[in-house]
Amino acid sequence: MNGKLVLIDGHSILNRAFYGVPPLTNAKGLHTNAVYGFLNIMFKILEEEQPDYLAVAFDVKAPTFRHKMFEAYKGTRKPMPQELHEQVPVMKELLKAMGILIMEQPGLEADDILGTMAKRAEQEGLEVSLVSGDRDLLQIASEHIKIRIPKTKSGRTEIEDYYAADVKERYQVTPAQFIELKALMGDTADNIPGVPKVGEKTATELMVQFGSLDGIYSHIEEVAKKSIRESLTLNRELADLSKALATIEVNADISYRLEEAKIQDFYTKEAYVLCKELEFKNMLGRFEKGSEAVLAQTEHMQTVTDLAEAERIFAEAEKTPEIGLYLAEEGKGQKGFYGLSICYSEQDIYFLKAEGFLTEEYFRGKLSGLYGRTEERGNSLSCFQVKHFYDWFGNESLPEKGTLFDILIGAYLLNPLKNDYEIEDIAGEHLGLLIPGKNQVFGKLSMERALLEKEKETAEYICFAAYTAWKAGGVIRQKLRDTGMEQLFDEIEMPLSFVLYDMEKIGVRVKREELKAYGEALVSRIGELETSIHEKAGESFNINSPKQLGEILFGKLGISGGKKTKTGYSTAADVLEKLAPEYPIVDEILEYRGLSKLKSTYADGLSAYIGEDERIHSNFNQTITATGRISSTEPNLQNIPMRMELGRRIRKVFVPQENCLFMDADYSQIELRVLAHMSGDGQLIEAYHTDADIHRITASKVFHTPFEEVTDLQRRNAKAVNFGIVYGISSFGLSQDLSITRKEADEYIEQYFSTYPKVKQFLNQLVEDAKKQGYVTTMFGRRRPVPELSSSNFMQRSFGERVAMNSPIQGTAADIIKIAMIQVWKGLKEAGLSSRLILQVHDELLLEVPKQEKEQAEKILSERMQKAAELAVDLVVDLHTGENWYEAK
DNA sequence: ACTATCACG
DNA sequence: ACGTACGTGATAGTC
Repeated sequence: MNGKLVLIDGHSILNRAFYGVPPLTNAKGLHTNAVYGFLNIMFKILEEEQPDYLAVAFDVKAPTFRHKMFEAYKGTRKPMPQELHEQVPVMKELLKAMGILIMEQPGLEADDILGTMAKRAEQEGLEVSLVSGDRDLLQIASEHIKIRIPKTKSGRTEIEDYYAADVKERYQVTPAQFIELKALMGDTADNIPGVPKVGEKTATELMVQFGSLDGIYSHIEEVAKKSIRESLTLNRELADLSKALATIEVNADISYRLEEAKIQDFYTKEAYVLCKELEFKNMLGRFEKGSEAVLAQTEHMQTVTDLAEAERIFAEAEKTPEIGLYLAEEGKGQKGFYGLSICYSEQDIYFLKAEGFLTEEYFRGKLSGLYGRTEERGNSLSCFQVKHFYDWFGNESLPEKGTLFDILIGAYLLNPLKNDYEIEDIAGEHLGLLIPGKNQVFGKLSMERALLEKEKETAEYICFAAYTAWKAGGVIRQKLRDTGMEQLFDEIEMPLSFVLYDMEKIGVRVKREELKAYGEALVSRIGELETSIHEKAGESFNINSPKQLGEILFGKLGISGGKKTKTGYSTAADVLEKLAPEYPIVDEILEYRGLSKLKSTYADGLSAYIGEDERIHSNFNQTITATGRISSTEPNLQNIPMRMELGRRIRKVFVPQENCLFMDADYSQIELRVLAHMSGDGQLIEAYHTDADIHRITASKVFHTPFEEVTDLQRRNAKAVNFGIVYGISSFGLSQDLSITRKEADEYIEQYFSTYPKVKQFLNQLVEDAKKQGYVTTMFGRRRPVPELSSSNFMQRSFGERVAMNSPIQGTAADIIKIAMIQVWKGLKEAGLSSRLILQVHDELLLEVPKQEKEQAEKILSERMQKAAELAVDLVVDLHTGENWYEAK
């Protein structure tokens, strides 16, 4: 018989994967990293080997013979962490769904099953690859049995292969001798006691000299070292027991037959559904084929190019309460519009293709008509990115409550931790519906190409999108209601989506030439520094490469600075700063780094985004952050330099249009004020009522110093503690920040908590509630799940605790400024001003204001921001105006 | 595609 | 004993 068999040691590989793959959970909070890692390793092997047979062996729970022997000897094994434990049944289920043979038998360890199967297959003439993380199995290696041991090296999986000859080369013993080698040296991981005093080196020497355990004992007097000789003599029984423990059974009585392991099609629909549930996005591609069988119905989908039919559809749609919409357009790279899909019942799902009479203008008219009448007809439009629709609706005011429903925003509120909200994921998660995935349909194809090359499939995808929008609207709204987030959705997020759309469309003016000049001014200094650094280093190298830089500094120049990162030396600024006083080169490197950052990210980076209108139109994304903040991309306008003067000057190129000025308002310590309110701490609230420097007051209270006598250092420390509290305090973090000992940091924290006792109580309550409920909430009901809290890993759990303390505070502050944005937008509109909101930077709003509107806009901006929320302490707003962003801030 | 670094709140 | 402050995004280098 010919062929190839791959055998996998289930628990061992799952274990490897668990510790090698960073923690992952799906929407339901189930840990998935081990299963994910297992599949990766398995697929990699399968691709390499192209086997004919495949089977996975697991231990069963009942203690096996070998365990019993050992437990009698030394106790039980370390228990598996819960996160891994819960993945075992999932793994088996998935393997089963893929039609892969699972071998497990009470009374036998996986090793014995593997050993037996491997030897049997070998005898039948097959090539065998045995995959395990366990070196135990090396004893099975032969000319036809290859032991494969996967290793995760800096994220990559490398596999060590061992035929019999490789074992001999690596360990100087044959696979058969390997058993006795192990018996001598023992193996704590495998719970083999071994002979005391004998380690790997001695064991190898003994085996090489005597060939076997029996050989050693029959020539015991020839063992050179006295202590070893004595230990061997004394522990003969232990050696024999160890040998028994280390020996893998190769003639076990197992019922599995090779034929059962014959590889069939893995990619079944069951496996597809499971992978979906587990959210293995990039794995799904493999299972696409299997998904066809369970696709949702496509029979009522139609592609329409006829004007009369389109008219009929829009007229019908208007009469129905719920309408799902999807725009078939291409963003970013190549812009293009290919039509619109619309759904208003299970039977009415249409792709209205943009051709003939169905022009862009036609759709524009129809959509604005449809949107214009949503209110009078009481119907609601569901879609995936409402921001993209506003242009088509042609609306100039905030959407009325209940008229629009953005599925993505709804799904985000229900679980803000996801990286993306693909249509097919929403259909799966909220509707239990399997629809083709975006990748599956388009792959690398543009929508234009896809419509040409695979029209039917693409049209179906487009129809599914509208269908999902239609069907999921009500479901998600109900879930928002159930979780207390409907008001947050209707009154904050949906109106905000329009404000963000408006900000994006308006953009911010940037002086192209001045930005260019700024960048050029940096170049000469960067060149100087580069030359000087290379000179001091004695060679030319890439300063931007942390690897090369680390080798120069800590290797060649011999500067002592401990290793920090996985890949080598850390050259981060905080590490280098400590070295700077002693080494001039380090100072220059820091300056070089700072300047290159300004050049590449800001001078060059921003230039690329200046449009023909001289303005930058950033994206403000509403469904990214875990806490409820918005984020800014392409470019990020929320991280324009501010702290250092040189960088800050970049803000001078951000200017208002002619006859306008910039008006910038930011909340003063909004997060601490939110904390004062949410905790209800009388002392903290009182501190804010005095309207004085909060850090100084805190310092005065914490250090028992009269207010006037607080030193700068005390104030600085108090400020750091205030920040620490908001971040979810830890003495280690604080000590790091202030360069003090952990003990001192602990004392500060303790002092802080005794000053503001209700803050402590509040933070503890947050963690406690989060552990009970699995999530935390903001003042406005926004949720953030905290799955890390149930981790058995200390580090992760601690992280969960800090998240539970920070998210309600950061999130509430985010809610408040979102309300302020809506209010300011409305205020300006109601006052009939042409002043416009153009940027948001978390606690700051930037307006472009015609000079004659200055006073009015000032009033609206500061008042509306102050009144955005009613807290136990005042919201204080600092407002400045100027000819550019530098001046206005 | 991932890591290290650094810009902001 | 463990080893970190919370939340983002862009760039350059490396694999």
